Amino acid sequence: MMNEGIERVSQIIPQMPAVEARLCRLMLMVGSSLEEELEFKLKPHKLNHSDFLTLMILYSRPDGSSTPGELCEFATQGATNMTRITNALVKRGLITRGASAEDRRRVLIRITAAGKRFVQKMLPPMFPRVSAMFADFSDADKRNLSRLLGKLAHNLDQLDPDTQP
Amino acid sequence: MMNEGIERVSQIIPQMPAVEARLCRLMLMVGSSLEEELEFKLKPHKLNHSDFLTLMILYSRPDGSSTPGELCEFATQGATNMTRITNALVKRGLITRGASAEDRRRVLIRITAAGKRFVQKMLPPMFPRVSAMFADFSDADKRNLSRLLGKLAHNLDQLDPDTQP
DNA sequence: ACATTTTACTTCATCAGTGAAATATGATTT
DNA sequence: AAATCATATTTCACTGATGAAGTAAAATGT
Repeated sequence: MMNEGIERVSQIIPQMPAVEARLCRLMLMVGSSLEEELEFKLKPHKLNHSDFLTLMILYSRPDGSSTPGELCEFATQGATNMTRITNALVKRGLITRGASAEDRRRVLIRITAAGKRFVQKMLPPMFPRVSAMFADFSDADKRNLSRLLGKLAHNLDQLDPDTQP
Repeated sequence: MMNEGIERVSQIIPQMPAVEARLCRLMLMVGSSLEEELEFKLKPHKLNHSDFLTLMILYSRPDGSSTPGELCEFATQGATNMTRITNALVKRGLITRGASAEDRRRVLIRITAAGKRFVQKMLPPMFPRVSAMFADFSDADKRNLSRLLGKLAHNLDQLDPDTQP
């Protein structure tokens, strides 16, 4: 369906890298499909992707803490957005916001005990669906997908800083 | 960096399908990275992803026409959004909106000559970057990625209709 | 020591996308 | 002919993301 579309376009514009374009479309489709699935699983917990990611980053920290700036970087979010996310999570008592002692410009964000419990409770119900997604993947498949996605991610990173296409 | 995060989480919650969770994160990251790259390339043309996709669907049609409902389906957009997209593209003279003769509830959307020229002009400058993304991919790599993404897409489709996680 | 620059966040205004409900119009069924 | 269904648009309220400007603290230059 989408294949015919690309096929027809590439007949009109033969210089098009059709195979690669098709892979892009596929990636975009699967990506947004997965995003949708994730948001769907998060909705009952009143979380969205960025909230969840932020919380998980904190959860995965040995000391359970970070700063807005660091969270922005790891969650690839703007500072503005991170302020909003932090506000929301603080209001729900999942994290705390406090001033740093050394550098008083900095804000220290820390996951609370309630936040940890929340993660431990909400995570396991997701597992079956995550497993189901890859149910028919062999170990080699998984390794391969991981390798190819890693490669693609790397290439995309190299690409980004460029100027106008 | 993200790997350590998942690693640490899976130490606390050992039932987690860690390999699969990692693949999900990778997919999401690459997907949004690619999306970003696409939007970046589209920005100079004052198009966003959905505008572009809609226009490309029309372009790839043998007769260059479709209906809002069909476009919603293929571009996976809500009707509200499609109306907005159509308005914008009509205003720019890239498509036309007209009544269908057979079924007068229907609206016929058709790409204009200007629209086709526009696509033919804006597409080629994207090719080098698309090719660069997959520059170090062997043919087998591409086939494999395509196959694995296809499989994943299929599994995600089977998953979706379910109830709350 | 003081002035400037940089860094770290926050606030505010704005915008794109979404979903639900209301409307209009035309087709189909009974 | 009336009720029902289908297609599309409009309006509205809301969420989430973003950019520009503002504030405060620390680092740096002179």
